[in-house]
Amino acid sequence: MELNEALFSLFHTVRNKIIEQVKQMDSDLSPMHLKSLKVISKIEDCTGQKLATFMGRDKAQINRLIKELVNQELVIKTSNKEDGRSQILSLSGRGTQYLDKFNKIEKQVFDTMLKDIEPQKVELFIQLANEFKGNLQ
Amino acid sequence: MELNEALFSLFHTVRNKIIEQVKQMDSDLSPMHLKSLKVISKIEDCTGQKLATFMGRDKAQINRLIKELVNQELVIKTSNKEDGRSQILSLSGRGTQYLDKFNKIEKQVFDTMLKDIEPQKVELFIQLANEFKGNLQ
DNA sequence: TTACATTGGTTGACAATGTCAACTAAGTTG
DNA sequence: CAACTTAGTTGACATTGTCAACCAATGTAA
Repeated sequence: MELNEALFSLFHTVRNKIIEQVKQMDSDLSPMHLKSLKVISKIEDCTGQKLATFMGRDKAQINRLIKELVNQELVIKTSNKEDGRSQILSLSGRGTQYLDKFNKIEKQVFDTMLKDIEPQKVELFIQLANEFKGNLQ
Repeated sequence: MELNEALFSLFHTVRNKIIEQVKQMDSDLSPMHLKSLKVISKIEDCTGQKLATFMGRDKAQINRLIKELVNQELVIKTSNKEDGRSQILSLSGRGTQYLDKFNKIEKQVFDTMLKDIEPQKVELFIQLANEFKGNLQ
């Protein structure tokens, strides 16, 4: 098997597995919304622009996504003292709860994936993935 | 870095690189169309159903995709002697040409990615990816 | 400080992709 | 044969992604 095939096929399998599990949740959030929650929680003083850059998506799309999340009271906007144009995004309590649920699902899928696989091998995989990526940047 | 992050991030980098290159082509085909050409060329006696299953997509979507490709004379439908309900899909000359162009681009991106990386490492990565996937199926 | 360019965000319009359900026609099975 | 399944087609719709215009805040150079 070729590398491209192996990579694409693994990614899609993982992705579909996670989406499948997420559907079981009572949540009415789309995968993109959940992904955004995750990124917002990870990025320090996250703004819309940072989120768009990090996710590699159009700012229009991100903006609508944020609006929806704020609407559902999962994300809170607070004004940015450093820059009057932007606002800082952070998770509300509810947002944190949702994210926790999602993280559990993701972790569970990865745990299944790594069943009976030695940790060094996983380490090696990560290292290789990063080497590969490094060559493209 | 965690495995999930490494995997997702590598995938997206590769994907974006390929899309970026494809846009340089004079082609007005979308990534999905190109992917379909690729799969059609790979699968023996490919039918719509096989294509949908292989790509893990809805048959409605695949059907419209095929219609478009046939429209653009990149794919040819021939009636299936084995089964009167389905038709066999194959690439036309033009379709083959397009696919070749795409394959060149994909290969180029992967070659860049694997620059100065030992072949055994790549082999190992493929092997690990398959092990991982195996655990999810 | 003013003039100009840049940046962050917002919106409209639209394109591309993905999903669900209903339906026809051909095949399969008891 | 009747009941069921499968391949394909279509309509309607949801989600995701893109492009361009615009405003207000910021940065910068003369």
